Amino acid sequence: MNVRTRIAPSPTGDPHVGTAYIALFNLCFARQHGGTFILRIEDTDLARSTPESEAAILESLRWLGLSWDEGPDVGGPHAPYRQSERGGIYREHADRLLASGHAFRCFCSPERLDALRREQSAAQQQPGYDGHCLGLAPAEVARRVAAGEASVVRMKVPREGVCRVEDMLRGVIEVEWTQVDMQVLLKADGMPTYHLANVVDDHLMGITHVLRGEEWINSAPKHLLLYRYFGWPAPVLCHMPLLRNPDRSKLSKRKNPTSILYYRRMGYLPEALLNYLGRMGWSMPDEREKFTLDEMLSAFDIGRVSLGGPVFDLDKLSWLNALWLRENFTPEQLADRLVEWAYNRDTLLRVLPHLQPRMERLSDFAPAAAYLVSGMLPLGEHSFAELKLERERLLELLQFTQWRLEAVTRWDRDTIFAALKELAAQMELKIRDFLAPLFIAIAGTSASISVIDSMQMLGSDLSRARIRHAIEALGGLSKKRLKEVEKAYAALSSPR
RNA sequence: GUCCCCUUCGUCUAGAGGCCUAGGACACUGCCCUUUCACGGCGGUAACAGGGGUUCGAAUCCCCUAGGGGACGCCA
Repeated sequence: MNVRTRIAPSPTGDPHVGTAYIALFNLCFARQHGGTFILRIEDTDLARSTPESEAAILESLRWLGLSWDEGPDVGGPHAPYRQSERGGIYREHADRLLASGHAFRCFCSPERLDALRREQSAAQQQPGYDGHCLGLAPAEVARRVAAGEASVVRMKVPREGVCRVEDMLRGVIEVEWTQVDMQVLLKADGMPTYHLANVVDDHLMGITHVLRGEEWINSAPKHLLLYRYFGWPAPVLCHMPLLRNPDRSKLSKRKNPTSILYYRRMGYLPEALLNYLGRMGWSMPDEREKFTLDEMLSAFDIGRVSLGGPVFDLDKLSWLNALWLRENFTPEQLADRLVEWAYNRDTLLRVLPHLQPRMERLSDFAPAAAYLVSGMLPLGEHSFAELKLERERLLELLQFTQWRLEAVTRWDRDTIFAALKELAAQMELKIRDFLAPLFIAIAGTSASISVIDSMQMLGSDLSRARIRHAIEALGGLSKKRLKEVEKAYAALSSPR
């Protein structure tokens, strides 16, 4: 048996706790049945799926203590692309479907499809491809392809009947074929979409079980149909519940820290974080709260997964972390952890270049560097009292910054600075006045090393969390106010 | 809008027709321990979404309603 999970780097390259969550259950399920667990990083977008972002994800999962097996090398989406064999195995398979009549070429422009979708939603119909190119004569298709006209390959989908999707946890799910869109399999640039790549290399890798997030239920019919078209046995499917924000929406960066790196920086222990993930939608037979990965592995039973989407609760995670901290470490071991975590020569050498010029005594170091190894800072409205800007303007500035920072995909000094400089200009503020509140939010005081450097060292999630915390310290933004601020943000003059 | 999934304390959950007067944990809270704080100990508040069936018996099975979530991309 081969179980796999497929993960895609996020746009910022930050490893997401949801990824670890799914990976954990894949691992447990595979081990429970003596199978292999194959981890597959996959993203046909080469801009965000870089060797660095891939390495960051794997490193995070390893940090958590997760392990996986090497699957057969079938050349993923990356290998062929990086070797400029555009399409590779997927191209061949799309051709096969074309030849067998299970797929067709579509020449519709993105503009036409956009207009179509707009019309459909305006008429309150379900958006979807209308079959425009379905009836094109083979000769015409050949002619247009030969003429160099851009086209994609779409899969054909039955127009009647239902698709029965069997889910390990939910039983049979029936979906009408009319609900399933004629999915693009091969994009105009020759790259496969996730759906094709997924099915093709899962088959080539001999995957028998797929455990993935609930958000994939709706595409299961497409995948099953592709297996049928290729004449391959389909894997057993299992859809895990989605981790949720406190407001019950799907766990997202805007509302919750989601990066594993954040939790690491905040000082959560990998054992505790993994333990906590194991408590999401799952419980030990004896209802124990605290357990190791090994204990979970030996007691694992996929049937104990409960389907309600669990809310990721920082309070309980912190409690569990405290339990681990107190009960599972001797002072010696804890000392090692602390050193490994931040109190080491490397960290000192990163910080010292900034602090050395400001120190009069060695004893100045710890207070000045404290905020770099802290979680949330003890801020209140009074913390901002020295600033020239009034409260509403401050809140606006912090929220704007928050949004601007969300768009930063490379968390380095220059990128952050450029983004903030631009925002300051748009807000018609001198950069020093603009940055003043950020000093408070990030470092707790304006007497600190450069905020940009600080943010860089703290990482994107922790920086954002601090800004969010500062907004709350200032009284927060009401729903109504937030709307106004959002409007004002949209109205900022776009950069030249 | 259409389809799909889900629904036990505020939150994570136990619960596979009688063991349920619904159990545990976090959070909140009262008392105790304690030079402080934390830890720890003992308590407390708090839930089967609603309505119909099925059954001698329903948190558990079925149906309807409501609520929540997800999906509807040449993203994954």
